[in-house]
Amino acid sequence: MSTRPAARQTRRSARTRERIIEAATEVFARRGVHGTRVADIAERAGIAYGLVYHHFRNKEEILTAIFAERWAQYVAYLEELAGTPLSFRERMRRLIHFWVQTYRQESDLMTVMINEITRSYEFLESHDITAVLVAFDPIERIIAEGRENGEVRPGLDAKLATYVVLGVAEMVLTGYVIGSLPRTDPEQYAHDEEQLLAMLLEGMSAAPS
Amino acid sequence: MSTRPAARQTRRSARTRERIIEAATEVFARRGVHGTRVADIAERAGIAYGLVYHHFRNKEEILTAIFAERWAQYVAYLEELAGTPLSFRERMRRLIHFWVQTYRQESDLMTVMINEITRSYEFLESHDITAVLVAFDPIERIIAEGRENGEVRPGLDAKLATYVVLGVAEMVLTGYVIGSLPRTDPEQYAHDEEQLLAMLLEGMSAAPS
Amino acid sequence: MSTRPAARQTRRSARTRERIIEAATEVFARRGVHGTRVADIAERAGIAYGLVYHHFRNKEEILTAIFAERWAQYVAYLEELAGTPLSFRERMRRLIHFWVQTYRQESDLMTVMINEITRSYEFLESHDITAVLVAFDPIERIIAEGRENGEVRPGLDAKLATYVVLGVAEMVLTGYVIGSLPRTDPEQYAHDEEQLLAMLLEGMSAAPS
Amino acid sequence: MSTRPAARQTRRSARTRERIIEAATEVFARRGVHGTRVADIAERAGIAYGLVYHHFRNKEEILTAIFAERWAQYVAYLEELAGTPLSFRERMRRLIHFWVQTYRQESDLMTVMINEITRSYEFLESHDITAVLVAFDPIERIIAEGRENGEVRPGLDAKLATYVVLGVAEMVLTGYVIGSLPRTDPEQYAHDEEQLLAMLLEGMSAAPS
DNA sequence: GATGAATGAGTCTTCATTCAT
DNA sequence: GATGAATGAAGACTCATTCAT
Repeated sequence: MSTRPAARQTRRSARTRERIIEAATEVFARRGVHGTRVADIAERAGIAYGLVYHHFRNKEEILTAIFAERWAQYVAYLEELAGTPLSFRERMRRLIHFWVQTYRQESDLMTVMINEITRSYEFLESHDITAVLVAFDPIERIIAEGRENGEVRPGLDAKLATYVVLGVAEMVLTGYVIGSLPRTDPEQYAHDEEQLLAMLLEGMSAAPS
Repeated sequence: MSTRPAARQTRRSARTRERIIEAATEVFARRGVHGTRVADIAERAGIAYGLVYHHFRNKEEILTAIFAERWAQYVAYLEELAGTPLSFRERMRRLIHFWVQTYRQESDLMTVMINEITRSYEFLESHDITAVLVAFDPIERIIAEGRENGEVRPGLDAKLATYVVLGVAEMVLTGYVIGSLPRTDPEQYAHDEEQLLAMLLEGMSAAPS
Repeated sequence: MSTRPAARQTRRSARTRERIIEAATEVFARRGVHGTRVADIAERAGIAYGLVYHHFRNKEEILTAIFAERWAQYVAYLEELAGTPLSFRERMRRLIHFWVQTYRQESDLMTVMINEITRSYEFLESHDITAVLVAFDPIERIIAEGRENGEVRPGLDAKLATYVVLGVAEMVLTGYVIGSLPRTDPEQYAHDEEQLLAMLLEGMSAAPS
Repeated sequence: MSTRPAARQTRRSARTRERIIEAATEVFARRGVHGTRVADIAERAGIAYGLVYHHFRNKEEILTAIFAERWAQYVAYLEELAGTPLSFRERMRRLIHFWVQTYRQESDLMTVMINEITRSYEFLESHDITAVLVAFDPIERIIAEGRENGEVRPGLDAKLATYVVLGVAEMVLTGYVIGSLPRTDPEQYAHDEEQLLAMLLEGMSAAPS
């Protein structure tokens, strides 16, 4: 099988497709989908721009592919976390760590997801918004379960709190990305994680004073 | 001829300029700056598109004008709040109320500010980023002062907490805008304000458990 | 009215539109619709190619406009002829003269109509074919009426004969156009008209030998 | 190994070439040469599009091949007919029958010949037009000979009449193809042949009334 | 021979911007 | 000031053709 031309070409083709997605993620993060030319993506991927059209019908479809393939992975992690029998505190700790970690490793992907998917009117218009919002569900469940076992205060609106949690994550990560919240060494990130965890836990758990 | 032609024209001109800004805010909110054509703005403003160029050098300058005029008002409010001798709790209450109120009244403006100014790589590239970040300062000062008078816990990183506060505001308001956090009557908004206030206050004030 | 800018501009705009149609007719005749670039049309019309898109959504729509505006005139003539109380012979004489005359004066238009409209699979696919075939009706009526008053032989299939008449016209005119049937002076055309008239009249009228 | 590889390959290669020509004829008939992509031809032929270039230098050359191979057969038939000692009437009868028959069996080929060869400015530009017009010669000779033996009237311009004959054939066959002249059973075709024969014979033979 | 990945010239089309009226 | 016709740079997309496998 490793010697059949077809298999070899298919593998090469798949690699090219992957390269395009990686390159597009980088450029989309930097300039936005609208501001990105297909030629930019191709240049970044080190291929002729015409080849992009062998793999994707148009520029928009690349974003759709990024979403389809990466968002699913992201949601899968969240679902796994929501399904693991851990305390609310531990789940939140892992969640925050995951975000910070992911951002540090794949900041472009996170940027694209935030700017071009989560917040893009156009993307949400032309796609199934529920496919995006499924990422909110596991977090809402984690909060709801925390409320049931007493780690979260009784009257808290789990859905609203989900937006709070995600909003915190998004803005802090944005601060990292644009450099207005400069962090250089790992300890700083760890420190942020602690502070964020404390704020979110206290915000959701303590009885109102 | 009680009014001088010049005065009349100036007033009319100013009104046209204002109309362009209002129209641009609407379409920018809907399609983004890149996705908006000057013709769209002109059509929305009910004028010929050529006229736009009598008031602004180019499309980008309209955004700059929106930023210059609206952001200043926004920052002015924040500064005023930061300068008023009120408790941390009361300031936070007013801040949250202001955001919800503003979003309900001028959601397009908030959308543009969030998407095209705060988060736009391009905008931040071509403008003085500090002009944007001045909005963070009064909030940071409010938190820092709260820490000084004991309403906020000692070890809290005021800057990080500022991002938390703004992130919460941004995401919740986004939920309102895209309809994933549906609210119909004023009481729901009031309830949200209460919950958000509680979460932020507890998150920042309580001693870690 | 002649001094109002709007009226003046509208007139200019209409003139530009007309120029585009004239230019397109020339280039379509020479290279076919597929083989014509919008830039060719614009160049021929002496305008920037972008201006073409102020008047037509795309290249195809120019052809549609040519068809809509010119075919109607053509059909109008045929209908008028079919409605005039003349003998079959006289009608056929005028018809043939009309074709030869029109071809001599507007050979490009005739070429486009024949090649890009009458015979184009694509055109017929995307348009209402009956709109094209209405040109056949008046001729069929002329033949049918000739049959009723005895100038055409009883058993003749009027519809089939219509195709014969039009086929003769088309091919002879094509011969003129490509130069394989070279004609230089008016007398030659007159002679052709006579011969064609004789062939068609005899072909349709005489009792089979 | 009863057959030598080389021979097998040659035979297979010839078959592939033939398949390409057949496939091209089909798609050219449907979309025109300009509107046809090499990939369409290859797909229709059931081969990879790269293979097309093993057999033809480019797309245009496929059309040239169709012309070279098929037109020659067509002209050969006409020449044979012109050389057979038959009456003018019988020759015309056979000619008309041949056209109708060929169209019924190979309508795509006829469509391509008519639209892309006979009428194409581009084809005629880049090829020897006389190679096309040789098809007119035998018909002209048939008419001229008919004139000599009295079956055709003395003053008739044989060349013009040739265009008449071919025009009739072309238009009627076009009517068949586009379905505006619907025929379902063989008898209808036979009836058409009779009527067309009568019209052409009478048109050319009878003394003008 | 066969495949289809890769290339990039050629076009279409959009739209910001200019400018004559 | 106001209009919208006109311009043309920019970029999306197509597809004929090449070529490594």
